[in-house]
Amino acid sequence: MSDHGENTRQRLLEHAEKLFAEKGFAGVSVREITAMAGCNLAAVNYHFGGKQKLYLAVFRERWAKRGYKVGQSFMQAIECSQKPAIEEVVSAMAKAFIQGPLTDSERRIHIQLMQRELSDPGEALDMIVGEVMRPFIRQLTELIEPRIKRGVSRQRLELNILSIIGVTLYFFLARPVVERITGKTYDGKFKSDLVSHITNFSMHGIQALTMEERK
Amino acid sequence: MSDHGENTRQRLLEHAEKLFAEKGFAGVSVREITAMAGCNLAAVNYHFGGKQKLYLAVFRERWAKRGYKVGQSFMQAIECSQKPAIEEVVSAMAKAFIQGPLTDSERRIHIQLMQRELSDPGEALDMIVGEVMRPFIRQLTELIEPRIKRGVSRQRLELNILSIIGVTLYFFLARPVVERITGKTYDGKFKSDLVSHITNFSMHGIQALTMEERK
DNA sequence: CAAAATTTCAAACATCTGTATAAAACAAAC
DNA sequence: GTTTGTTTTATACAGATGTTTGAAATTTTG
Repeated sequence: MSDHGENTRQRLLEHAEKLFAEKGFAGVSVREITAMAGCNLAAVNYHFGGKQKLYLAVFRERWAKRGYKVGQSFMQAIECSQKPAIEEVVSAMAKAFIQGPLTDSERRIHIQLMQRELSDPGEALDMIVGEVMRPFIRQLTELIEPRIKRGVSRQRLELNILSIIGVTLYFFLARPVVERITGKTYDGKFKSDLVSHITNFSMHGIQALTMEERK
Repeated sequence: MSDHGENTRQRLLEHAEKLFAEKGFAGVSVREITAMAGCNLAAVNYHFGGKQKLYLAVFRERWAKRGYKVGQSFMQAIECSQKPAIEEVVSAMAKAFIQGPLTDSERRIHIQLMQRELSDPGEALDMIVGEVMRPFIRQLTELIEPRIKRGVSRQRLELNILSIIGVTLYFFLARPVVERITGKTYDGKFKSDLVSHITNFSMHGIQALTMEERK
């Protein structure tokens, strides 16, 4: 593929991701995407083989890269520490996501694409799980496992890791609700408060795995 | 409206909610809904004034009622106790949602409708927040507030309450992911484990509000 | 520069969409 | 039984949808 065609292709990807995030797969037409990208209707078929494949390409070529970027940011924050405490792990995770390498606009698109795929699980979800979530969960597990007490089942550990991730993601998945309930917009101050809160809540939440069982 | 017309109307609501939950507003046609409901295409316009109003009626007449039902179940579980401990509150909440009055099918529809409305916030979200979430959060606040230490800000308390709700909801919003990561299906055993886990994690998570600040 | 390859384009196609309409059918009231 | 009101129906309408196709335009290659 030439530079020339690649330019068209990238414009399509860029606009498609925004529109798919904003309106969902069914809610946006190929005509709308191509109009915004400034190219001809048939370009989607030529470059991607159709609307569905364009959708998958958005995940493969854009979503996955951003997910990887967040994961890298997290790893970088952690490797300053030889053996990070759970608080450090949890805090680094919240920061990587909420204040990390993604712009606000990128983060919004990232979440909305994932959210819609959760609602209508298809091929893209396999990629989300297989290439981003699973490795990330593995990383968290490796960091947290040495610090938990013996006898904790695999499932229990998994549920706890998922909960840490879940608290963080929930504030973005349910953003419209949170904004209405708290009366706040997600500005720099509020996001900073979120990081503190999530760190605190999650660190304490997982503490059950690090303490002696209470009878 | 006669009994006869009401019967058609209810069939439309019943089938519309399933299809809206399953495919989203944009992903399902009026023809599909009426075909499943066994009535004529124009019935949607006659009874509801159009597709959009049918969608809102689904939330008003079916979603809100189920939300109320879950809230009632929670209140009933709590009022056995004169002054419930935080653990009891959190446990009752998780149970009301995960094991409470809704059938598995109802719960799935309930969550999917909400999830899609979160992705495309419209008029129905105002109803979700105003009539179900806000009162529920108020209830939780009243139960938990007497047990927290002085000096905790309103926002901090709100974020904690939202987190408790968020952990619970996340396991259902991200159900396809959780199933893939854990390799489990949401059968009775797994849901029971979820209730235990969520109670544990959330109770510990919120403990920061009930303990002396650690220096 | 010419030929080959690639990309873009306009248009066609078959199908689908939500809304509207007036007539027919049915139900309720007297 | 007749009249009135309600509900259902078939159909039309105007517009929208994703995919396909072959020609034109552009770019690349030798």
